[in-house]
Amino acid sequence: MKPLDSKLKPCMQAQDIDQLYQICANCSVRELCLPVGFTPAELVGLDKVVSQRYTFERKEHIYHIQQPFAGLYAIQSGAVKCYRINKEGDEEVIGFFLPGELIGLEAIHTKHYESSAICLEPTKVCRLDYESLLEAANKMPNLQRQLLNVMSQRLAIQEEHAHQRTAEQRVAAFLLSLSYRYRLRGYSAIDFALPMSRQEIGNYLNLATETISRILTHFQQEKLLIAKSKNIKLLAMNKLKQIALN
Amino acid sequence: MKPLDSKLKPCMQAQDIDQLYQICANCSVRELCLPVGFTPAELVGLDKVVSQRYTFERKEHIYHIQQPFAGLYAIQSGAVKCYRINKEGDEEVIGFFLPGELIGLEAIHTKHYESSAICLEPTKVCRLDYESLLEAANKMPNLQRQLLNVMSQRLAIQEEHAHQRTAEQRVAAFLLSLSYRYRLRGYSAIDFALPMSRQEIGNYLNLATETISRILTHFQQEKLLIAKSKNIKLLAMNKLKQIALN
DNA sequence: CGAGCGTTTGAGACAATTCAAGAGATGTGG
DNA sequence: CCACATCTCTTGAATTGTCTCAAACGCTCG
Repeated sequence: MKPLDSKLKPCMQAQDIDQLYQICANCSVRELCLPVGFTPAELVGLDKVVSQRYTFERKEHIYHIQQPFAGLYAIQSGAVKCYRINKEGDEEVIGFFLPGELIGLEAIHTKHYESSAICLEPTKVCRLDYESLLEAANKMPNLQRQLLNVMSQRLAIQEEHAHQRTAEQRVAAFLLSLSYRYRLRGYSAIDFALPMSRQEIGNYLNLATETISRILTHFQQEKLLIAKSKNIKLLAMNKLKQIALN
Repeated sequence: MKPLDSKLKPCMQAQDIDQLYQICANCSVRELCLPVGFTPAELVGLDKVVSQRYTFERKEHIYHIQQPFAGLYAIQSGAVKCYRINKEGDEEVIGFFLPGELIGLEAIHTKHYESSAICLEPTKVCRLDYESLLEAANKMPNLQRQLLNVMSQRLAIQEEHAHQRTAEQRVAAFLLSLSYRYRLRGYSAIDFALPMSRQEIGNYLNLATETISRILTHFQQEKLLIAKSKNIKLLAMNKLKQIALN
């Protein structure tokens, strides 16, 4: 583990702060992010919520655990891992996040981040100041609704995740979740590159690295997919779905 | 399993619908529920959100999975289990809920309940019509804030839950969670009665009934607690905390 | 008081982990 | 741009934790 920066100033690792407001209306992931189904007028209002856009390199942190809550971050491009280190020194991965997804939701009630967010590849994010977001949500019922929808969905995903039992089930569900999310973003649902290591997948699914490796090998033997290092090609989505749902 | 009622009308099993509005101001779990920290005037406004109060007997359902979303339910007294039956016919317990807690949050984005809610003992609930709640939240920033806080907290709890590895860790964390929640409600934190069976605890923690039993026996041998049928007496909370955090 | 369900306990089976070693990538400095 | 050092990934073997199956025990409630 890289030592954590002791100063608790958020986003200090941003390389490049865009000087120009890039309004949400022009954002490529608008229809996956909060502003889903908004009118052009509303989109202009939403821009006031976007406090700042930041660009990060691979392995840079967006925020560290326990830093004071500086707002939610909407991922615009790239990929992010939220994680924490437990008492035994092992990494626990809370989740992997793709463009259009919101991170920092768990910090709303405690006012400090509950995990650290690190970029798995070069990544752009929009910081949404929480107070501005609440104000905007008051004026724009659609925004309020959408924010609650996002949180409700995250909750449902977590509850699903909690009840996956076998290792094969978890790995299959994980791959299908990524596949689905890539498809929504206009990428191939059957052929994609994992932005994370086997180790990180294991830390997300509560499985040993070796187990992830073995299961991918096994799926490959069963002709369900081809896994060539980080590249995944799904050959039998239906069979994987069957495994995922048990 | 009791066969499900095929009609999808919500709350049809309510035994007794209170005729009088019981305003939130007089509710015994007010400070645990949404109206935390509200002024008397705000509490009157909040009452308009409470569409109806319902009383249920043990084993009655508040709602069934896939029924159309009829709002959130705030538990006023009693205890509720949210669960679903998976493909293999096994029960998966999403959570146990105590007075002051909100259920139905996962239905916000899908507009139908994602699990069934059954009462573990005689239970009173308040139904919060979602549209009225959103309207009220627009007028009362505190309410909006509080609702988001509740969802944020639920998310954090779920993420915690997802990373508990060993069976002992899970059972210890489960008992401590109950203990903490009872304490908040004015009951003893060290001496309480479980409202659910070993089987249901297992279905919540993804462990076999036998494992729950064995671990309780083991904790008892280690003098960490006394488990006499459903009655639990915690003798060494600190050691349990150590086990829970691993 | 007996029936039936929930709980406890034991023994064997099995899934996933740990430990260990080797193969394959990746990145860095010369 | 290559060579070496360093990660990451894969594979095997032994170990461990939890589950399954089976039987006995003990509440609870009619």
